[in-house]
Amino acid sequence: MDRSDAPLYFQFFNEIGIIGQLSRTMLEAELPKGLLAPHFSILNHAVRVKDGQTPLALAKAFQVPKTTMTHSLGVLERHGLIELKPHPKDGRSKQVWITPAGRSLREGVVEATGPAFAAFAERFDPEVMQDVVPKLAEMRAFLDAARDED
Amino acid sequence: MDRSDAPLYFQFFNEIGIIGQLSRTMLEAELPKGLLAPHFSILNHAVRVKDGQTPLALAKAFQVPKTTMTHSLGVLERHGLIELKPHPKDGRSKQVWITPAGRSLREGVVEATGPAFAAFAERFDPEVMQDVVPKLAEMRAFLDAARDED
DNA sequence: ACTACTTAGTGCGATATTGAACTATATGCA
DNA sequence: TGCATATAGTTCAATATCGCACTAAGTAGT
Repeated sequence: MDRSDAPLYFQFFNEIGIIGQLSRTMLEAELPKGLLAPHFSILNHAVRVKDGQTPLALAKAFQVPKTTMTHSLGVLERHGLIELKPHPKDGRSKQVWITPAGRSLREGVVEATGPAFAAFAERFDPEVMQDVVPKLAEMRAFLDAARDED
Repeated sequence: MDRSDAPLYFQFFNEIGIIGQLSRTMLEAELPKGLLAPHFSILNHAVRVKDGQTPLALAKAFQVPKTTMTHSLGVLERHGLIELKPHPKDGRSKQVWITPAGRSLREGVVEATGPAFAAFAERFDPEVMQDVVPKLAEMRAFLDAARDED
């Protein structure tokens, strides 16, 4: 890396951080009281990616410590949005299943955030995203792998 | 936005969130105990962008509530890394100045994170970044503006 | 089967984040 | 000037995050 390129890389992580912060705040504006972005992400993951995951798998998927996941799952369970069942194959583990209430809440939030998404999509068309998103995915994969090496 | 494009936009914010999380964790691995990423960001901002800013300006720059900034500045001040002085023009306000200790700590962290940055730069060369970063900056600006409209 | 090691999840304490309410100061306007 | 309103920052309480230490359960080598 040439010395003069450093600010570019620095700005990259800076922009990433701010976009993350902004989108998080925008999402939370649409969530019912008592729920924050990480809670919603878990519900969303259950619907979009895979239901019945273990807490540890979720912690890895979201890159948070497992203690944080324990806490978040507790909140969702108290709200009746997920169910924690014993894992059928592993006595140490559990499975996280979304409840009908969880599904319905998630659906409502998706609808509520629709206009904001649409406005963003109007300004940045799919061609731009098709260019940028795969690169971000590569970068994410690279950083993820670098972390595992320690 | 065509219905089929939605996942692309969704994935964008997802990747952003995970990269943010990963880079934050990697940075914090190089910070002395008691300091976290937001603290470092403030020191870095003072060196790279502008010293002597008001707490509110910093809160806006980092997109956090001002109460969060009050807290973070308190931590930095207790560590002797910044100084809070009364604002010369506005009796309600303050100015945040980095101390020599703050500068030196920031310098050390920049050096410590050098190798990780270099590895990233080796994998993703400046051409890619020059393509991606301005787009991210535009998106950040768009989201920032959308937020102000409320 | 026994033992050593690994893995999944939890309890707890320290710190971070944030909204609501508050104080002090500044500004706009009659 | 005087008063209403706006702004900068803090305090406080509720919740989130996370490292450390722990328990329970699985796994591998003997």
